[in-house]
Amino acid sequence: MLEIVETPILTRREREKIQLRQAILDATQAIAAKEGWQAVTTRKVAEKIEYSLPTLYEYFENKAALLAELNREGYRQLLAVLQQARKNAPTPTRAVLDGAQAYCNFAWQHRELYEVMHGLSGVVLETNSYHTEAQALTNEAQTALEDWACAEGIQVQNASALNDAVQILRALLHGLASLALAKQIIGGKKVAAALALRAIEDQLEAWRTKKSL
Amino acid sequence: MLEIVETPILTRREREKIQLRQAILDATQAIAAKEGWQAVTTRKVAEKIEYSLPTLYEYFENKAALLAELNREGYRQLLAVLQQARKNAPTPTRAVLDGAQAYCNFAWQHRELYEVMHGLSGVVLETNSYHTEAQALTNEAQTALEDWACAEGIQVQNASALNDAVQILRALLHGLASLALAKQIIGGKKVAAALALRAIEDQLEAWRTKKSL
DNA sequence: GACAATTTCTAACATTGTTAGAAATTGTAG
DNA sequence: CTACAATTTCTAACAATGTTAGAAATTGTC
Repeated sequence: MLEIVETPILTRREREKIQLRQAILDATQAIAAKEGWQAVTTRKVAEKIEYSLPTLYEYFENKAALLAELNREGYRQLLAVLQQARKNAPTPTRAVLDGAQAYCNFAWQHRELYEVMHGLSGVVLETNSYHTEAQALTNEAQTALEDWACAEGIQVQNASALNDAVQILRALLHGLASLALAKQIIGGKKVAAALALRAIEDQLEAWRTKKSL
Repeated sequence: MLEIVETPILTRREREKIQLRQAILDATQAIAAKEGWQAVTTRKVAEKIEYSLPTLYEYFENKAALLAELNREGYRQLLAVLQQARKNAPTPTRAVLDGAQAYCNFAWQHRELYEVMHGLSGVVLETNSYHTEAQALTNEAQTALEDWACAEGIQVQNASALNDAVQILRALLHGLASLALAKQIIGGKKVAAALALRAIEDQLEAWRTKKSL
């Protein structure tokens, strides 16, 4: 699974550039976390990194590109969280349920990343938000569900059926998470997470009964 | 169900004011429908109604208030659509499923309203988005599900259980609808609607099996 | 140490939400 | 019909934000 990365022989300058680029990303995320995406302005980011405004544009083509990078970063972090959950789970069923729990926790704990991943809270995404990282997340979910189906002796008709099943679970999680973040779930995040687990258990049971996804 | 509205004896001027206010709302929605919410600017709205910019502010305190009104309008229209679906359904089960179908159709056909209702596509909602109209929608859904439970001989433990069940179904629909609108569902709207119906049928079956919500 | 390349900054511009105050319109009374 | 008052609408600005041109400063190289 781990890929070999090219040995990075970088000059001090190149290292500094990478660090500054990362500082911009961190500052942006920090402002969004503390004050919301509405408050993220290029000038505030520049002020936070203690550089002048145009410096930002040496590192990112524009504000949208900056948000797009954080969008991808969110997918990377969520992927890591889900992989970890699956790795630690004792059974394939628990892998699915713990993954769902981890998904909710991620949305609560990294609200600003979750928002930029889904264009919430005033974030505007460019139309092309179907990137490699999103695909990797789908793959992870498909693997977890395929493992579950296999362990339960449930045959997966074809790739499309597996994909459909994953999208149902994902929609449930995203629906509950985004409604909870918008304060539209009575009882808040705690109830939303509990509902997610209940509904997913019900869906798994339905697939068991049908012996098919 | 129909409420008596106070007999409106209005002067010509008052009627014109109401019409202009509605024209502003219509113009805003039209721009959002054609070019997206990102393109909705106060000047464009003013130009469309052929009035100068400050006139808008005689009718709405600010842009946010204008969007808030369309937010509520979206909830009103969705409520009407769901009431109609339930009224026309031959059975309580079909009432639930047809309601789900109607929900999806509303999201596809009035994308801009669905977006402003949920703060998608760059729309920023004020924190207080839990208005009367949202409550009325929840009530409608609860009634439909309560009817279904009653017809199926399923006991509803308490109001909280009914509420939870409704929120699960709503989250499923909203998750699929918003992911589909964000072009994150392979197969698009058609597949998303089909998945919604399948998943809801599975959830209803789970409740039947448990004989409890 | 001088010159070229790169990095960073100052100062602007365009767009957008918003508002003050002038101008125009409308309603009213003589 | 006319003069005045209230209301409506507009012109012209302001502040905030994303973005960029071009100058200044810094860095690397011979």
